[in-house]
Amino acid sequence: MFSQTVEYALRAVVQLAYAAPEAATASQVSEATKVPEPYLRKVLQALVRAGIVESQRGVGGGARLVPDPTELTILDVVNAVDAIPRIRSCPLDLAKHGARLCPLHSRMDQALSHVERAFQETSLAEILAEPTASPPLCESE
Amino acid sequence: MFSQTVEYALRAVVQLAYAAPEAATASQVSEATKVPEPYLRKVLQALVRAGIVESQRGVGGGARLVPDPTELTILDVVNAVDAIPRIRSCPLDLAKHGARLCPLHSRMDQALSHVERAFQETSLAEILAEPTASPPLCESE
DNA sequence: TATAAATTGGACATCGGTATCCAATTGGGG
DNA sequence: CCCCAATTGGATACCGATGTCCAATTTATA
Repeated sequence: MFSQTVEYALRAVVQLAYAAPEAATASQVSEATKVPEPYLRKVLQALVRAGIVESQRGVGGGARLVPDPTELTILDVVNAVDAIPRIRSCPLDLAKHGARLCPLHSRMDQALSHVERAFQETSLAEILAEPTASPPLCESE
Repeated sequence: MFSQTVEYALRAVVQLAYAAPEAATASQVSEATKVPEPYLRKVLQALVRAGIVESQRGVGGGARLVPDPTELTILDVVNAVDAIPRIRSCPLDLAKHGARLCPLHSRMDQALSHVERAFQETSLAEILAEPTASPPLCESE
């Protein structure tokens, strides 16, 4: 349902938020999030291209979260790597109906729409702040 | 988000509902739904294993929908081919928290849960009956 | 300025979902 | 009783997402 890449990107962003305002190195993030480092670097690049992360080369470099966690939504991160594939026209090639979907695809797209909205309404800050015995990334205790 | 297989299975079931109570041949369903016939046959087999479809070999054979459309939900069909992968334990191998999810994965699973519920609350009959200018499968007019 | 740390970009390997084909089996009708 | 229609099951090909690796580039610092 959600791609592995999305899962990895979210973990990385959470970790970068923990490290903020310091920059974290790819290997540090990899260790904390259990994401394979070579693949994590690719994901970070996508986040950089989307403007969510800044990276600094060289000694003392690394990745740093750009937006304030209160302004960054889950959806922003998802869109940066694998946007939710909304159904905008009939998947059968008979697209002569234009944008009007049949009831079947209309329902499916509604479900996608709900997911999109839920992600849009959740900020990274909310995730970090939520009181729980299991902090994000399940790493501690 | 939804696999191609799910999309195909739903189209097939809608088409079989149209043909009911007659049996429809794989090639007939394939034509109406634009699903490649060899692949459609595999999808139909999965639906047969799930008890949603009955198939009859030989002359005059084909596939026939078993449940009444009012009793068959979208979720039943989805589950028959590709169940929605709910997040039941922490995806990081540190599963020592048991079933307790961190806020991040908890939110993601909630989204999945909403989709599941939406599909559970929609029967095939509702899809067929919904008044619209674009009937299911977008085939007519 | 030289060296080490760290990212970048591209090339390559792997795997599972998607798609296709063919032989074998089943069942009805002549 | 034999033949044809149609399904079944298995073997195989294909493709994109996932995952890995290496050379090139950049930057701080000694």
